[in-house]
Amino acid sequence: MARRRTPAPVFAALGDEHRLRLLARLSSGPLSISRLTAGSGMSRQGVTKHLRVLEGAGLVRGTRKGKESLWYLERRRLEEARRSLDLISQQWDQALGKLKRFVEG
Amino acid sequence: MARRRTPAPVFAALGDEHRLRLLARLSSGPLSISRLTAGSGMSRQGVTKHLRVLEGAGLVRGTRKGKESLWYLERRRLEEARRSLDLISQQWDQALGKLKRFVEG
DNA sequence: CTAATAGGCAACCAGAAGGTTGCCTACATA
DNA sequence: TATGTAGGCAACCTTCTGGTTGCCTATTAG
Repeated sequence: MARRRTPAPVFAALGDEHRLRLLARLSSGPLSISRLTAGSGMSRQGVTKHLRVLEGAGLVRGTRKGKESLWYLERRRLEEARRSLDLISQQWDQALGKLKRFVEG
Repeated sequence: MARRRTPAPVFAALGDEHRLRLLARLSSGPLSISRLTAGSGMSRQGVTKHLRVLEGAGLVRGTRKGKESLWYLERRRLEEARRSLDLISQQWDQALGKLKRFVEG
């Protein structure tokens, strides 16, 4: 039975403003690193590092195209993360239900 | 116009295995710190620190009850986070739609 | 061929995270 | 009242993060 991978790394990757903004920018299409760097208020290497974090979490994927490297969104992991949150949320609802029933006797 | 708070801190708080497990344990009812510590493979202070992180993100709330401090789940923020993910996911769908239309000309 | 552009790699650095331990206070109870 | 239990606070340590810079390679354009 394949133990489910924990969603923690994906959440960790999402837990940074810069990275959220990168993802937002990528959501209107693939972009190169220098494109992403422009207006990011950060050095190219800084952007690269964040992209690698996102890549490590499986949220984006980069391919070299000529002299530039293009970065795409990767959907699967985000879906997984979303499902995880839904699940957690569901558990919490149940918990609150139990508590409420208990309190109201 | 109240600018929306970024979901990054909540995601960051969720981005740790220990904290996810704490939340899971709390989802079956409020627990004290020593209860949470037992079987956590961590010192009491370690647990406390994680709880404070979760509290900082608004995901839990603790109140002192006699000699122990009880910790409860706080739903609002998780809902917000869930909505954020849904939103992002939606944006991505649109992006993929655009890309597809473009490719298929 | 040369110059300019895009990017990789490695070193470095400051500060934050994650964890521990030691010691003190507060409550509950024999 | 004396003792055990729950927890707070602060110091400390090590590792990870987020960012920089310098320099090298590869591709493209003149």
